[in-house]
Amino acid sequence: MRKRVSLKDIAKKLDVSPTTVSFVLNGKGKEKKISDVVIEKIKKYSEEINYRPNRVAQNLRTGNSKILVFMVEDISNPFFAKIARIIEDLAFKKGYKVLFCSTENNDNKSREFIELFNERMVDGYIIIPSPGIKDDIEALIRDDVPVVLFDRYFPELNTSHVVIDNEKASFRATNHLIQNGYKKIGFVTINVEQNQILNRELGYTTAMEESSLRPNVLKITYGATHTTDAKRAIRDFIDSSDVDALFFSTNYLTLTGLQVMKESKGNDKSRNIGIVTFDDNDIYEILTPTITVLAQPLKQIAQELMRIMLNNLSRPKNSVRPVIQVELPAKLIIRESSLTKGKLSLPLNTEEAPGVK
Amino acid sequence: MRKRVSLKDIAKKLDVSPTTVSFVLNGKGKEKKISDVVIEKIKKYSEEINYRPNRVAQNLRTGNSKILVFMVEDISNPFFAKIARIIEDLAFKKGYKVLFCSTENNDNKSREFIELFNERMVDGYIIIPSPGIKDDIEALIRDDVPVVLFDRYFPELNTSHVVIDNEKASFRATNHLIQNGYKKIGFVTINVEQNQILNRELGYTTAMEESSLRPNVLKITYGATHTTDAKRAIRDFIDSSDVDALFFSTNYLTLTGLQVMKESKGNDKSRNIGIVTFDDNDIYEILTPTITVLAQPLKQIAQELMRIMLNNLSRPKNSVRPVIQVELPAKLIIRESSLTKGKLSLPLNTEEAPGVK
DNA sequence: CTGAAAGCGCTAACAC
DNA sequence: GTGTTAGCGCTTTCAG
Repeated sequence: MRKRVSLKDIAKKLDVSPTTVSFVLNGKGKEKKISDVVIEKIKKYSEEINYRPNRVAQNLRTGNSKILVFMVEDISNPFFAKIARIIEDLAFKKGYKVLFCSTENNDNKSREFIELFNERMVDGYIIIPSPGIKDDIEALIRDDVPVVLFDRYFPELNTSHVVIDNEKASFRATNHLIQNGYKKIGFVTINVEQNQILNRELGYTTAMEESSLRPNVLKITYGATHTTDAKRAIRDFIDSSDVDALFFSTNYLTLTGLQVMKESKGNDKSRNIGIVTFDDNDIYEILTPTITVLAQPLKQIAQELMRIMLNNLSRPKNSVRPVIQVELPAKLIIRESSLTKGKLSLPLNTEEAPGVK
Repeated sequence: MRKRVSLKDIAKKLDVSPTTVSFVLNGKGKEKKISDVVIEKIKKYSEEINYRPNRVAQNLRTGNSKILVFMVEDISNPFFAKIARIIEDLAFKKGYKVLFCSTENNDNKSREFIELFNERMVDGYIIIPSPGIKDDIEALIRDDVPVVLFDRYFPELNTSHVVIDNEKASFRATNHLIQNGYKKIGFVTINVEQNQILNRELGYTTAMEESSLRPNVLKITYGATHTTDAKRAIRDFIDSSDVDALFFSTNYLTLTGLQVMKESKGNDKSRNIGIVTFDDNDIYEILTPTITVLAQPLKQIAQELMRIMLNNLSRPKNSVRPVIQVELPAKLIIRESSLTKGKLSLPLNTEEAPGVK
C-alpha cells in the first residue's frame, strides 16, 4: 500500500505548520485570521494533489465518524431496501454516510454488528431489533449513543421508535374480508414473540370475534418459512380448516403461500380463497388475481426515523436524551384477491395453460 | 458519550505496562514470554470489564481494518443479495467483516463510496464497476489495494475478475428458443455500453444469424426500465415486429416485460410469446407459465471472488500482484415459458378470472 | 496571524 | 519477562 500524502506533508511542502493547514482545510481559515495568500496557497495545492484526509485519524481525534448504521433483518427484502434508499438520501444531505447490514433477526449477528460499529465509533444507529438484544440496545443508550428503533420495539424499554399501527391495520384488513363475504378466514403468521407480529394477530382475532367468527391461526416456524414443511403446513391448514380466505402477517410467508396455491392446480379447495397480506410488493400487481395488501408508508417511516436521528445527533452534549415515539398508519390497498367472495373464481394462476401439461 | 475504558486504564489498574496488556490481549503473551500469572490476570480482568479495544486506534496504528467492501448496483436485487450473503460467511471465517453498498450504477456514487472507504482504510474491494470508474479502479490498484471486479470488467484494465460466459450463454438460450420453433425472437436489453450486456446481445445476434433469422433488438434506457415509457416501448416492439418470443438481457427488464403481457389481457399478440431471461428469481416458479432462465452460479461466483480476495490479502507486502480472471458458465433452466411454440397458448396469467371484470 | 506541542488509543521496536 | 517510548495522522489549546 503506497503511502498517502498527509497533512504534515502538505505543511512541509508549503513551509507552513500543520496547524495552519488543518485550519484552512477545515474552513476555519477566516475565523483563525489566516492570511488570504496562505489560505489560497494551501487550498490550491491540496486540490492539485487531490489530498484526502485520513478519516481514521480524524475519527480517532474528534470522536465522530459521520457514519450512521441501518440494521435490518434482511436488506434484500424490498420493504427494508426501499426505506434504506430514502434514509441514505436524507443522511447524505446532512453530511452523513449510512452503512447497511442484515441481522437475519439473529441476536448474535446483531450483537456482532453493534460491537463492530461501536468499536469503530459510528455516530448513530437505526435498528430493527432482533428479539434478544434488549440489553445491548440498553447499553448503547446508557452510553448516550443515538439509537432509533423501528418496525418493532421493546415495550419495557424507553426508546425512540417508529412503528405502524399493526393491530388497527390488521383489524381493518380482517373486517374488509368479512365485509366481502369471507367467514372462514385463516391467519398465517410466524411463531415469534415480537410485538409487531403479536399485535397483527391481535387485530385479526379481535375483528373475527366482534363478528362472531372463529379465529383460526397457523404459526410457521420463523426461519423455515421457505421450506417444504411450511408449504405442507399451509396446505394442511387450507384443507383441514376449510378456509375461504388467508391473511398473511408478513411478507416472508406470502410467497410460500402463493406457491402452495400454485402447486395445487385443479384442487378446488385452493380456488375461491381470498388473500390479504402485510407489505406491498411490485409483483403483486402482475399476479392473477392481483393481491390486496396492507402497505407500510415507507417514505414517512424513513423521514420520521431521520428526523429523530438528526435531532439526536445535533443536540448538545450532556443534554437530556429526548425520547420520540411515532406510530404511522398502514394503508389497505384493495386489489382483486379480496374481491367479494364468489366473484373470485380463478385465483392465483392456478389455471393450466391449455396444451401445457 | 461515556468514556470507554482503554488499554491504558487496564494497565494502570493492574499495575503493568500497556505493552504487556497489548501483547496478552493480542495473544502474543506466550511468544513474548510473559508470565502465566500476569497473562491470566490481564485476561481475567479484561473479560470482567468486557473490554473492547478501540478499532479506530488499532486501525490507525496497524494500517488494516479487517474490513472488506462489497459494492454492487443494488444490494436489494436478489442476485446480488444472495452473493453478498455467501461472501459474508466466507469472509467471517477468515476474520473479516464485509460492508455492503449500492452504487445504482452511478459513477459519482461509486466514487464516493470508494473514497469513503479508502479514507477509512478498508482492506479490500469486491466491485461491480459502474461504467465510468475505470480511472478510480486503476488508482486503487496503483495504490496496491486488493480489488476484484465481477459481473463485468474493463477489457483495457488488467484486473482480477469473476464473470459468467455471457456471450455463450446467450447463444445457448437463443438456440433453445429457435429449436423450440420460435423464429421472430426479440431481444430486449438496456442501452449501456457495458461488456456483459453487449456480449449477451452478441450471443443472441450470432445465434440468430447462424439460423438465418433476423435479429431484432429493443434497447430500453437504463434507469427508466420501470417507467411507462419502457412499457410502451415493449408493447410497441411486440406489436410492430410481430415477435413470437422475447429474450430479456437482464432482470431489471423482465418484471416490466411481464407487466406489459399482464396488462394486455385478451390481446392476441401477447399470447403464445415465448420468454427467456437472464437471472433466476423465486417468483418465476409461481407465475403461469413458469419462466425459463439463464441462472448465474451464485455460490461459485462468491467462492471465486473470496478465493481471489483472500489470496490477495495474504500475500506479502511488495510482492507482485497476481491477476486472476475467472469465467463461469451460466445455467439454462428450462421451464414452461419457452416450451415448443404453439404448445404455449395461455401465457403469463393473461387469462381473466371469470367473474372478475 | 502562525506555530509548537500535546494527545486521541493503540502497537512494537528497543531497552533493561 | 516487562517497561519505555515513539509514532500512526489528525485536531486544538496555548503561546508568541
